[in-house]
Amino acid sequence: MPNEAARITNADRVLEFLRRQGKPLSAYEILEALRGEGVTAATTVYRALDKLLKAGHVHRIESLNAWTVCCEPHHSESPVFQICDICGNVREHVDSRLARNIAIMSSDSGFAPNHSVIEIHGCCSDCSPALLGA
Amino acid sequence: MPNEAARITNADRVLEFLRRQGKPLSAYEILEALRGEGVTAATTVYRALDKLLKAGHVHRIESLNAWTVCCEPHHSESPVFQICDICGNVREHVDSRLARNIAIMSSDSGFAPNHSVIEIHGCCSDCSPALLGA
DNA sequence: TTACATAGTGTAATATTATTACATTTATGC
DNA sequence: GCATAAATGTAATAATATTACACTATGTAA
Repeated sequence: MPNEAARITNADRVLEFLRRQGKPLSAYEILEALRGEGVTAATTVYRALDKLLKAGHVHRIESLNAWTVCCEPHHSESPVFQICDICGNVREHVDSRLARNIAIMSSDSGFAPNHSVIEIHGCCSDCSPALLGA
Repeated sequence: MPNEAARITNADRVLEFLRRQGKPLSAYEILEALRGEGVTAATTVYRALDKLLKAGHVHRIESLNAWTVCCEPHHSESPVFQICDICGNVREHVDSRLARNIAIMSSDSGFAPNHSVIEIHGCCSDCSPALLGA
């Protein structure tokens, strides 16, 4: 019978680790971190990430080749990431105005959107003062 | 003296090739294509792409790991790419409403944006009918 | 309880994309 | 000519991602 004490899968291990770290990590960083738990091959990590991605538990940050937990699973709109190029901090937003812009631009041009990659690089509020002080 | 009959550089070769192809290509696809012109190493291609990127002549499509010519050099706003996952066609847009909303979201959250990656995956108008007919 | 289907895993090899380091050559300004 | 910066050549290696194939665990249903 299926029960909640089900076996811990590699996807569980990867998700838990990403949650603990709270920042985007590369697949190989995850691999190194989970060697102690018996994860020994890149394939294993990519398989886990693939499942988590399809389930909406993680996102891939294309411009960093990195993976991060979803801030609030099951939102339907495409996430927007603010990426601080100074400290590496990444913040996820869900913005309906932006989503609307994309919908309008798409219908205007006869394009049927499926998934959007929106990654804004810049400098976060923590680092702006530091930048001025430099 | 500097003149317009200056030597043809690798950047020139890469840009001309990307223009001829009119679609995003990977660095290694460019490398293979330019072997006949004496380009023999990945480094050479990456160096050329780097110069072209800084000069605003090409863009990098993060979610495809590919490179493409800029539709209209020297626009200041971040480009938006519509990527057809069926036929691979990529179309570049510049959208000031989107740019404005990114600026608003940024200032609201104390983030100083520098460069935005906006890549919309989906199905273009050429392929939508084909999809229905399938 | 067997049989089957499906999801999950292990392992090795390989493909793809990108960078580093160091030596050399070519253009340009003085 | 000489100094300097820009561009190039070459080799090695790093970082990211996929493929193929064999095997194990779990759930379902005759």
